[in-house]
Amino acid sequence: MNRPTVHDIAKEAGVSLATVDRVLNARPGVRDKTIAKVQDAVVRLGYVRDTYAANLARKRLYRFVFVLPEGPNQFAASLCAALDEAHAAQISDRTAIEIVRVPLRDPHAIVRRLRQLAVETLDGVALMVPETPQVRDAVARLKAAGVAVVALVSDLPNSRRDHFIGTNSVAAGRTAGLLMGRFVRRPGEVLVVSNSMRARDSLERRLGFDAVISGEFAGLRVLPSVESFDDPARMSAVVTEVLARRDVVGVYSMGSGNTALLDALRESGRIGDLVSIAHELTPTTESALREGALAAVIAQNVGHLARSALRVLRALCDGLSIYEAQERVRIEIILRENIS
Amino acid sequence: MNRPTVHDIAKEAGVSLATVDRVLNARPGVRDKTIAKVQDAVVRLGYVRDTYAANLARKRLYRFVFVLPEGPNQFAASLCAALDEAHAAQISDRTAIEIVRVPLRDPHAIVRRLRQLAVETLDGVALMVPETPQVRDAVARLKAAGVAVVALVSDLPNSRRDHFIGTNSVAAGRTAGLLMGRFVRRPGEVLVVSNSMRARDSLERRLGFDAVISGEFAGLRVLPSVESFDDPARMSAVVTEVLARRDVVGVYSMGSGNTALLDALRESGRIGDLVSIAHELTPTTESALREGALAAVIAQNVGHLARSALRVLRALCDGLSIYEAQERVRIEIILRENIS
DNA sequence: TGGTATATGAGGAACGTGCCTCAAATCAAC
DNA sequence: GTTGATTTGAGGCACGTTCCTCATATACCA
Repeated sequence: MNRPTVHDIAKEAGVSLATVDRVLNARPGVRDKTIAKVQDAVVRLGYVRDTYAANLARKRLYRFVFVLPEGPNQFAASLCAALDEAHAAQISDRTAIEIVRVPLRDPHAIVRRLRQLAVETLDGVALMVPETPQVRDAVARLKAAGVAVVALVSDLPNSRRDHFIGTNSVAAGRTAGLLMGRFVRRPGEVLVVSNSMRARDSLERRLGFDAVISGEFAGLRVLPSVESFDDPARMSAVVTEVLARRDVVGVYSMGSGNTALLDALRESGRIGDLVSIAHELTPTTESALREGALAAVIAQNVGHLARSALRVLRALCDGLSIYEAQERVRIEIILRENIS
Repeated sequence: MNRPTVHDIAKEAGVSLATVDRVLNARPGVRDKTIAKVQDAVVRLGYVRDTYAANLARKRLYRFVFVLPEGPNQFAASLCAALDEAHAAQISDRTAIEIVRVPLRDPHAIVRRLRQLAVETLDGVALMVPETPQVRDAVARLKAAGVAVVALVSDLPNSRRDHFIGTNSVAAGRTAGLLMGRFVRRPGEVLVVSNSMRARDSLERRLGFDAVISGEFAGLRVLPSVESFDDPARMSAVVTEVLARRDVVGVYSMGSGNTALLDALRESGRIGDLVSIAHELTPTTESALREGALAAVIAQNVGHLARSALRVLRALCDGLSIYEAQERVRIEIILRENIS
């Protein structure tokens, strides 16, 4: 038996095609009793709208905007590349993508840019920005205009976003903590570096990391987080100083800025006996893994993030349910031997 | 500018729609010169066929068969479930799936079952079976009948299969080896168990595992593989004996049969001080991870395998190029903290 | 040059859906 | 029972493609 079509529904419900169409597309001018008849037939026959045929008929075009951090952010760059690739590969998907880069450090600039988006000509937005009250307002404005909104990589839990695509930062931090505890071979201190602890992600990763280390690895002491504020010189100075004065056995890098960190570690000559763990697979961290400068990388797959965001945005636009199993982004552990 | 259609191609090439159609679908009755004109226009305009519209017009139905191991194989069971789920979620995809279970231990039965497949009513086959000469012949027969064939989980490199969907077993073994070496805290011996070393996967995993351990972890000695042949009693007896007589610090389970192995380990009372690593995330291994009986699981995502197989089979049927980045199955490392 | 085989053009129906119009049927209120 | 509004039906065109048929144009060979 083939999939039922609108024609089958019309026959089953004893109404005309036009009425079925009115009901399915929630157009006015149908009595409640008739609506019920049609919906009944839909359920009985297990009708599922053929989205492709529907999109063909209505010449649908999904117009999405991705808002990503600007600046020398390797992770954002690879996310961009993944987005382009996913877009090119799904050429038949009637989707137009625009990528907007914003300065992460300047919440007002972000919001200004978000306000410039022409909501009338927009179906969905994916946001990778820190949560601030202004961003929450901007999200509310987008939602009010009927635009689908997903948070990407870093969640906006208190906003009206429809969906979050990314990993649980606390769990990622716990995973890093467990690896650190098992990899390190003698008691000592763990240096934790981050761009800025104002970022929710860093806070949550630290939380998870500390919980596992203090709960299960009594021999390790986690030092207060060192912030680099995207300044390589600062990173270098602080790391060198801490390594000289404390008994460091492990380094946990929670944010970007790994190039500067790794340079500092190499200069210290301590690479061999330190266990270093960082986040996100980029050219820098990948070569550090191969070289042995990093013991592990905790990552999320950018290709998956990109494809997931596109699929979820489309599903939201169509009012379809989201296939959770496929959209769950996993916390990946990358070692030298399983780099993609 | 919108995507070009066949009409645009016809106009650009200065021919009729019918001729464009004949060229695009490789139908006879077109002069070489005209073919070239059309193909030229295709390139110039960057035409890409709208697969959905094409499938709609030709009422296409993809008919696929998945050949999976029968018996109490938890991995195969979860792969089945993932397949059902992927299929249900992609309801609009005009795909009919049949799952055939075969006894892995009996190559002749496998081939007999493969011969029964009605190739005329078949578009693609995904095979998760060991490579034997008979299987190779069966693959050749399928290919000769114009059926797309992909190897699933375990490759058939010397057959005519179109594609392999799964991970590199040597790299998976290397990953296990690296984890084992870094997790174990004192010199000693590593017990390796497997269903049967005749399986290519087990051989390759062992190869990778040994290479890393002997190359980088001088304090560890890997014992000869113990085979269980799917017999829980045998597994229990052998493991108990080895644990009693040797100085085992780690256990590496290369195949299925983890339930019996874990029971034996629990009975030995050595769970706490052994580092155990197994393959594939199943209810058994997942609860062992949570409980601490397994330190790590090396896995491939069954959902990804299922979706990938479906996408690749469809692409092969349509003669489309395959989106390698999306289809690459990663070697996942699962610890207690990043289970799904 | 005529005859024949081959190439090409023109057009239409179909796939499942959306969206439109116009007429007909039904309903509620008077 | 008439009026007027609301609901429903019938049908058509469109989307981009496939796959027909039939008529015409072109090339090739004798």
